[in-house]
Amino acid sequence: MTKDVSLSARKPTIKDVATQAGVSFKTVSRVLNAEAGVRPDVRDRVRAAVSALGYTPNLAARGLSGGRSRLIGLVTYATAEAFLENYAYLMTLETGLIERCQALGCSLAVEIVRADAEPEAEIRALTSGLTKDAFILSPPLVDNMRIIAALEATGAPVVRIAPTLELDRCVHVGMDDEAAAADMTRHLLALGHRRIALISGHPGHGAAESRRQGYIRAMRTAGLVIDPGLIRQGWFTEVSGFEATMALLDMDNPPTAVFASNDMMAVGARRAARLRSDEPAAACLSIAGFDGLRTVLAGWPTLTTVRQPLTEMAWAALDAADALVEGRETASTLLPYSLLAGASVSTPQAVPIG
Amino acid sequence: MTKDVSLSARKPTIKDVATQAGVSFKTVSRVLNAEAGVRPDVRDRVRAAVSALGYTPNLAARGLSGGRSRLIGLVTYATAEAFLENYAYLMTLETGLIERCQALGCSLAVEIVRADAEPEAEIRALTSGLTKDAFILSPPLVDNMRIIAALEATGAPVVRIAPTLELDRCVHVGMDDEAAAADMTRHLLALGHRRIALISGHPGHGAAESRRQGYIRAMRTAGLVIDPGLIRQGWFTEVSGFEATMALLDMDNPPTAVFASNDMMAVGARRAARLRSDEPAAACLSIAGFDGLRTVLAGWPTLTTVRQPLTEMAWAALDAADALVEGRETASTLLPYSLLAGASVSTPQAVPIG
DNA sequence: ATCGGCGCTGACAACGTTACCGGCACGCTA
DNA sequence: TAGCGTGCCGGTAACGTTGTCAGCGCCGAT
Repeated sequence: MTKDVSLSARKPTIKDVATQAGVSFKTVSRVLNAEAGVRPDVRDRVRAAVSALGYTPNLAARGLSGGRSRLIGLVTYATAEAFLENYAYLMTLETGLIERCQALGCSLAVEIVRADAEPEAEIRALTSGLTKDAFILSPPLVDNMRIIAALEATGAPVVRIAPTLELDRCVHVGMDDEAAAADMTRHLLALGHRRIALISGHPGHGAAESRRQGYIRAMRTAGLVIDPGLIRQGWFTEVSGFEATMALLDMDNPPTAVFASNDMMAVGARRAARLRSDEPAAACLSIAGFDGLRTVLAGWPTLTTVRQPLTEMAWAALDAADALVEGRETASTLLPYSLLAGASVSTPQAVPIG
Repeated sequence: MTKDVSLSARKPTIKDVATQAGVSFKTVSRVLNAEAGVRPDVRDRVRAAVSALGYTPNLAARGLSGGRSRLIGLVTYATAEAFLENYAYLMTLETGLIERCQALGCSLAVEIVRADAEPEAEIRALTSGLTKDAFILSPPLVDNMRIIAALEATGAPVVRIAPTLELDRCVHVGMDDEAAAADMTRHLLALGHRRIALISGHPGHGAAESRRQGYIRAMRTAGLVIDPGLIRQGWFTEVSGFEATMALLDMDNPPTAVFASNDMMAVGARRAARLRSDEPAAACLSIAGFDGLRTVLAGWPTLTTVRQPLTEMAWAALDAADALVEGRETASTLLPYSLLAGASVSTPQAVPIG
């Protein structure tokens, strides 16, 4: 029964597989799409034929046939001010999305929206190509309502990753940045710190504002009046963390702890503290970060930080997208974060290791 | 004759255009593909109908009929030891590929091969999904012959980016790392440096070895005997650059210039030189890097380095892939690099700025 | 024993486009 | 004037897959 294709270099189609397995091509289609209603022995026979022939489904035919394209679009951004820090974040996210795509048997098409362009035109351009089953929006585009509207206009479901505005719009996955920042602040308070500085993040990122709110709430709840000089503007970069900490150490009454809104700024803070380690305030400075990205922790394993469940968020986003494509109902989810207590934070008088 | 689609949100098809223009849909197809044999007035009428309806061709249908999927696979990697440095490199590459994809009307599907897995099984898994028109292989996978073989077995053309081994295998784009490293070394020699140290790169990366060879050739050509202590092993990370430079400064006869095999190690070298700026050898140390990634240069604009044409390489790779898909002949290309002469390098006695 | 239902499978018609071929005028040649 | 190429256009058949529906057994219930 094995039909020999011999010299034919033609790619095998679903019909070749069907002949090989001795079933109709429709049954092969069912197996490929994991539809119910195929006897296990038939399914195995089809699977064997698939791998024997090295068959791979034709995307174009799938997309044309009214149904799904098995392509999920990740809409991310390019800006003139791309930082290494963004790269680590986006790469971790992208890697997680791809992993999950491979598990679900689909592919991730990455599309870039330039920050300086008209969102509508950009989205129109990227949706005029291959049809995507769903779109996943990554920060910081995720809070851009014009992009969301343009994407939704195509009819494909949209999943937002870590949004901070209009949370009832689209399904989203994320974590509670505000609560995490409050937790971290409470952790510092519990150790006896009272003068706790905050280096806030890039003003354009919604998460930066959430973390700031969490810090403020925890400080107020503890009955403390926040010295405005203790809140410094940063831009999520190592340099901005360094400069903010230098300024903090120059204060008449410097803080005993610095809470940086991300790990890279914590790295900058450490550089400043080390540079001035002859001053008691710098030597005893406790430093906490936020993100818990593996790449940064590799260079500073004892950093006290909030581990953001970035990979889990990517997985959840893709699962949500998959569910929406298949018409299942899906709710937005907030994923649990965890507080990594390292040696970069100690009591106000002790010298932390880091 | 204008057929009103009114409430229908359906995307217009070629047949809608045909009705609107009063011709057969086949004629519309001819106009769209710029085929000969259409009267000018008919052609204009069709064009008018196209823009009136806002028609865009369905790429799935095109692909099905024409045999292409309009999807290009980027095969990249994930490893336990992912560094920020890799991220900048890969992101720059990926961004360039995506830009070019958008220009050519296709999409980039990113696939990940885990470094610790069997290449054949990994490739089989990722080619069992959507059909790709071509594959693009990024460093450091690009020199893995088992991956190349597995990819070629699918029948799709493969384009290698910046390979160093078996260059006659597949079409590739890249630059001459050896020549660039030799150029940089000559630049340092021309300024009067004689004791020039090299911090080499990750032993697993072919480019690291090429740069090392270029350094050695330039030094030998200048008639110098290389002190083995001047060549230090690095891993393309900031920390390894720092440590290598600390060791170099500890030598009885320290170098007057350090050539780091990438920019991140140059950053580490600068940190070491600054830390020991009270020592004359450190204060006068000239530092050169390699890569010219925008993200790193933003933090050190006066770094003397080799600008790798990474974005251009990405573009060229995609153009090559496109040509191969369309059956056109394409040759491998070496793209021109450029030497960015900054203030981090000066004459042996002068104090460089950086 | 019969019937309804259900689990499984196959036939057929889409989907929107390009490839291939056939037909209709028109004008040129013999 | 018949014949025949040639420019222009239209019909029809792919392309490979999924959706829809019908059919075929088999089982349990009547």
